[in-house]
Amino acid sequence: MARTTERSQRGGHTGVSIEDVAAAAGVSTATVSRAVRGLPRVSPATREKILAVAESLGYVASSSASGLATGRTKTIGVLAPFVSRWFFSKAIEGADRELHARQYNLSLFNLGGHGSNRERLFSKTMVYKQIDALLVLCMALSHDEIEHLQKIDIPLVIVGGHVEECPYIGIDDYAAASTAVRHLIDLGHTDIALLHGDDETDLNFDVPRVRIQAFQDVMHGAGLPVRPEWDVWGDFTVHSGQEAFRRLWAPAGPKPTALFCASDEMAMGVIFEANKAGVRVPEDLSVIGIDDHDFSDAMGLTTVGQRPDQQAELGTKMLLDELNGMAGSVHSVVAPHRLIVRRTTAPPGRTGARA
Amino acid sequence: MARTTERSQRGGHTGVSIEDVAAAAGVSTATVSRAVRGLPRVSPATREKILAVAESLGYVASSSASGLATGRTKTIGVLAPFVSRWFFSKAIEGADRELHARQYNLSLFNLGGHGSNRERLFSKTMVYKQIDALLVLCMALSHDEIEHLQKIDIPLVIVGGHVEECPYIGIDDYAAASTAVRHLIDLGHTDIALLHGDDETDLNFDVPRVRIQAFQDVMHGAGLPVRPEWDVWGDFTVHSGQEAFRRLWAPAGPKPTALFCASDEMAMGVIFEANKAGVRVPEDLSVIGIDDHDFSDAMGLTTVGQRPDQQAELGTKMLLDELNGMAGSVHSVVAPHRLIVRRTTAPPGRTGARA
DNA sequence: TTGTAAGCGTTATCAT
DNA sequence: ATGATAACGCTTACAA
Repeated sequence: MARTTERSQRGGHTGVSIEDVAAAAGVSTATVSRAVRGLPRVSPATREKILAVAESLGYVASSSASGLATGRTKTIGVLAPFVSRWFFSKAIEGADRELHARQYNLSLFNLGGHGSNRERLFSKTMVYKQIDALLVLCMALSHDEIEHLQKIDIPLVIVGGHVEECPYIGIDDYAAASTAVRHLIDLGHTDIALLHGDDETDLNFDVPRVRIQAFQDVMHGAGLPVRPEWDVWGDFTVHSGQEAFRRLWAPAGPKPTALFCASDEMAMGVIFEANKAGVRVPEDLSVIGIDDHDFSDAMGLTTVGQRPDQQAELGTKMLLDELNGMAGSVHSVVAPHRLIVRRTTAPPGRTGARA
Repeated sequence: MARTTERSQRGGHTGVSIEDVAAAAGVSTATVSRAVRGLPRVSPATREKILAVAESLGYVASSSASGLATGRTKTIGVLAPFVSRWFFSKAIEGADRELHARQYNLSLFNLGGHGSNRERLFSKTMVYKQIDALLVLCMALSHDEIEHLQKIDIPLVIVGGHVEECPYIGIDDYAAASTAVRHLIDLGHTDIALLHGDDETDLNFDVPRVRIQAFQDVMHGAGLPVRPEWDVWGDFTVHSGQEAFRRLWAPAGPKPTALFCASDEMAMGVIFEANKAGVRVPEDLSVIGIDDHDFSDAMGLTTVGQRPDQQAELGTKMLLDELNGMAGSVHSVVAPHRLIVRRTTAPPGRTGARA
């Protein structure tokens, strides 16, 4: 009560504090603290009263204060190289779902795609001491970064890509890519091209590598040739898919009858560009992607689908469980993928399978 | 020094504190505080030494502690009904750019699109006392919510939609929609349909309304009829664009030669579906959207472009300036839009303008 | 069941 | 230029 007065004297723009509630309810701050957090040692009567008072005063605990006292911020960080690319925005949505359902906050760190402010992120005031756990989306981490993260010892999980030494959640990229290529082969294709992805941050991130490897293995396994001139490259964007198509079609010489793209966005770019060039899909060229992007169904794109939102949601759940004392909650898990056959793939030759 | 020892005794898993640095540098915590924050009253010599010690110890200030002491969290909240829709993901990227450039954190609140957890957000521990300012993306706020926000008195700006009583940043929707419709009319179209958007959260959010109004005004102004059966509805997604096309084309009767869509994503849905139905774009149907989505260029979609990332970046800048003492920084501004003519619009009739 | 009081790591106000 | 020291608002033994 005396306290309250003191505070008011210096312009209490900070809002209602626990002391105000305690005073108004005629109890100690300790009791208020227990009551509002739903902790055991409070009689039903006082709890009720305190809750009522708190409500009427519009009390809400200061996160800074409780953070200081408990050493926990109740927020987890989400590290993403991009936010407007399909995989990432979906994953962020998934993480957010789980987080806010459990009263945690989501602090977003966008690395801008170019590793630009990476250094700042790890060494300076950013990630560190602001979050209780970290969800990394599909990014390679340098050895130093991993070491740093381990030193500060917060739960960590990677979604959408494998990183040595770290628990990760994601599809089996080798299997997913194999499935895609096999679908093409099963359709009767023998002249199959590859549009593989490549991360512009030239770190040891091996999702692209694994997909390439799968392509080659399946082709070789089927006794099919892998032609270097049918191997093009993109950065996972629609735009790069367009460019890739042009690079593939520009030179004289035989053309493939099918193309496996390492992502749906690139596959779409290919299809848009093929349309412009008068190359019919799937009659002249079958196209398959990976992801099952929001637009894929509308475009009729055959793909190998995955659910980044569910992957991130699961990763977040693990992190939260770990924080809630369930040690060992965080571990690697391989997420499901499934072939979704639509209208951009068909047997080779003039007889398209189009309905 | 004595302090340090004490802390270590109880397992100093909290990390390096300001006291540790002070002790190691042989100065007081006050001086360390000034030094690390770059404040004036520190001699170059001591500052240098302190910085070196801090660096070597890996010191980084606890955000909770300084938050408690200063009353500021150094994080701003971003409220978004969706994150994986184009406008929002771009806006988030823009906000993040400005924020992290100025050492602020971005706390993301995703309302899940259905107003589901709105209540929790405003009344409970969420937004309140966790953030220094709030950036609202394209959402309607109820009067109560606005009142609440004003009571807690944090800077606030809305991006991508007008809300009474609040400063907002966004394009002039009336002008943008008018531009689109006029483009169609200039091309010679007279039978123009409208695919308007509608927010599922049935709040007083008037972006859709304004675009509809503009359509009607321009049509009337040109002496053109507005047919109710050519007025269809969507929720801004590709999927709803597909459905809208079907609804438009299903009934018998005359068909429009042009369609104005309130968003590019819907326009794309229309085009995909038109393709399936054998309706050629633009020969049989011209289509124009609003946004300039990442895919629009690849698809050749004519549209009225806007830059949500820049809008959000500007809004964020205003918020931060306001927080930095520049009172009056936050104010409404209308962002630019521009007509981008590509390949989905052409004069009506059998002679498409397609190259 | 409830209260007391000692932190938690900074910042900020005075002194010096 | 630097140093004590009192807040900041909450949590949490430990007492009562």
